[in-house]
Amino acid sequence: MEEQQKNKARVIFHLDMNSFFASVEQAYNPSLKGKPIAVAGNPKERKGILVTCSYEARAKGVYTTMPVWEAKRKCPDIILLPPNFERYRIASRAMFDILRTYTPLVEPVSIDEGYVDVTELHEEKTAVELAVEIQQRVLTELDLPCSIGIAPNKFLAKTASDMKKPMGITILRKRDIQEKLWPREIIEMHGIGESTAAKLNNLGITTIGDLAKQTESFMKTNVGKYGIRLWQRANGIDTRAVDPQSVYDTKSVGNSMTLPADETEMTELVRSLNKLSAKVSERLHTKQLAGPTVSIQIRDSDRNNYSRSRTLRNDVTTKEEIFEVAAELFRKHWNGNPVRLLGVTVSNVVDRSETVEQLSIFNFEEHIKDEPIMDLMGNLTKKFGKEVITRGVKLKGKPSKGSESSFSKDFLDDTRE
DNA sequence: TCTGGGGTCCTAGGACCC
DNA sequence: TCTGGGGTCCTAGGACCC
Repeated sequence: MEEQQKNKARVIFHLDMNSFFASVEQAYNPSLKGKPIAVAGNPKERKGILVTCSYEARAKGVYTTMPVWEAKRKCPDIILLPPNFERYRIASRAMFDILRTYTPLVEPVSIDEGYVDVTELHEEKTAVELAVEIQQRVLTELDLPCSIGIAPNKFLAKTASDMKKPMGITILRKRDIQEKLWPREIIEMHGIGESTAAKLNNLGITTIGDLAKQTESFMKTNVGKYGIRLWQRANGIDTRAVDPQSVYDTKSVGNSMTLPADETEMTELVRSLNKLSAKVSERLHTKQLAGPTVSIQIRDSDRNNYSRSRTLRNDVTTKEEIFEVAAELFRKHWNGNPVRLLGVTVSNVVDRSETVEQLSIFNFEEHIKDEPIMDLMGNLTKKFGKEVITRGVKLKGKPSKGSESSFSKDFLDDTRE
């Protein structure tokens, strides 16, 4: 009986919001629908890039991560918007809440995508009917488009959701991989970037099918442990479970910034480290986390990166503690080249108290009070109003000004898309 | 006039311990 | 005379993802 349970084929959904930030802006302001728009980090600052762009912009050759100046050249009528992270967080939460009305087996991966294990769920409906229903609910309740991949494991579900955008529903069964997965270029594969693609190309592997047809030991020898995993994925093997807890399991908290100009003045650089340390400290406090390891990241004017770290005997949280180590590391290890970017990170973090969830909900309530954004989607006001009443807990002390959401992981408090 | 900022995981070598 | 071997922690760097 149990054995049977174990061997039962799983049904995993991967839901991926389509050009999420841009779609949220269009939902909020429908006059933007049908127009080429993009959300850009900060259009005023140097080195600004597009965080997301609408399909209308993509049609003009604009893509995510493109520098702002280039996007303007390609598409002169592009509408550039500053990011409104609160809006995205609220929309994200609403989306995940819709998923959780079906099952608790929901694993957020980033602000705009997640896995759902629906194995036990589609007894009455087929998996496709269920996917259609979820997609329609996200569209009608939130005014946001998404794509859903349906497969027996995470890797294939992720791959499937990517195959049809926007508003796609794609099934990728094990028996489909030869036809649908193997012809694709190796660089298309999730988990393979430029570097590994180049390495595999040198080995004569150019498609996912080429990879799948290698022997396991060949991959182990030439690519290492990671090679085996890639080989398994290419053959449709992936036993990772959908883990709703993983989102609460933060390992590190860091902030970094590209400086207004390449900098050589020690006093200026130390000032920046101080600012970054304060930000990290504030976020650690909001999340009730602390960790023993402080590291700094330096990118110089030639874009060379290096990092230095130090592990202390005790966990740190205050900006003074963090700054002291960061400044020491910087003074000791800076090679003197002009600095383009600085970062400060605290890692190996652990929970400091049991109040993480409550604290963050308190912050959430703050947002609802002072943001008119709830007009965006009428349902959300009720939804989150109710949420706060049923789950909110009175806390002593002032909530931090920061904008953390109830997820510990950072993708709900920053720029990731 | 180039290429952000938030993360995770992995590897390799050295220190140290038993 | 020849210098084991395994485990763990730490640091630095690289690859990848959204």
